[in-house]
Amino acid sequence: MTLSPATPHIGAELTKETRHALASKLGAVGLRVTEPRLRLAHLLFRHGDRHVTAEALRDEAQASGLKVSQATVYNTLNQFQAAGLLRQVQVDQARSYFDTNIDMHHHFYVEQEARLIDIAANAVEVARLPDSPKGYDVDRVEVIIRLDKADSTSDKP
Amino acid sequence: MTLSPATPHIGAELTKETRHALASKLGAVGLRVTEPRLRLAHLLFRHGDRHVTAEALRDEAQASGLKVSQATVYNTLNQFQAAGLLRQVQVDQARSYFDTNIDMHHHFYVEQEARLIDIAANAVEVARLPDSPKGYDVDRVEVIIRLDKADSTSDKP
DNA sequence: ATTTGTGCAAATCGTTTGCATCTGA
DNA sequence: TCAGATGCAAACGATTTGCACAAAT
Repeated sequence: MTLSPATPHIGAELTKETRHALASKLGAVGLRVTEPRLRLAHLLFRHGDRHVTAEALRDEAQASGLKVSQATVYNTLNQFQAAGLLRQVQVDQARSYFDTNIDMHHHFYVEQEARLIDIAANAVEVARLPDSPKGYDVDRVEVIIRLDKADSTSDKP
Repeated sequence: MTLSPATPHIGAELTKETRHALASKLGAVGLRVTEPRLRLAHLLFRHGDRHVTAEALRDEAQASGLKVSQATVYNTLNQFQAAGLLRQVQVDQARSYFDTNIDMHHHFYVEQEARLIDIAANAVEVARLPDSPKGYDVDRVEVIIRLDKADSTSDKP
């Protein structure tokens, strides 16, 4: 709940102003403004940074009264990602996460709970990196800290 | 081809000695020694550190004259991983990589070529890590450096 | 003898795609 | 009007699983 400059709140309610803001956001990246996209965008961006799976987003959409097919959810997520509105995070072979935080940052991942937690970029310092192989450029550096539930059977002071 | 202390060469040829060494390795982690396992282990461990997909390993197995079903390849890889002989690396939603290097280290990943490259642990320095959420312990820190083919249209000194 | 592994094919699961039909610019 | 979007269901590709048979302890 700290400030998140790159993912400004656009409005928790889908008011006329919110629709307008979202429409601009879509238009700015060359996406046509359609009702499903607008409402999925609203679900994704209304409350700041979040991680979402395609399935979870569809459930949310249904719950909010929006009838969208899973295919459209996937298409929309992929388009948003291609447009730079989302970033895909790959931490689990089973499912893909889409992250509304597109700034440089890192993640905790709790495999047992299939839960992703953001780490602010400045909370991790990567002091030294190897040279890239010749002919390749660094696209992005990802740090993933895999977590386990604390083991209560070990040391307890 | 530098030294790799945790993944000693066991022998490039499947000699009696190599079979014996591999059998010990399997036995040491509580896995029954069977012909398919022995020969898959040989393919995996004979030449030091490597990354392999289930499909690639099966192709290799076939090429070496070993007839194994894809199911057995998956079962074997999963068992080896559960036993700590391999580590699964998750960088691409499409396929899983198994890494014979189980020491702490990191990776370059070239998405366009579906290629993983090891980075020695000491080539990366993570100077500062955030505290783990309460109730969770760090299992492991993974650094993934995603690479792109160098863009020849940019600057060329 | 009993437990564990293997092959095969069918089943699963997330994700993508083809196509007919709507919809927004 | 008409390119682009959506829904639906079928297609897909990687991985898993059920079951009969084979091999290891």
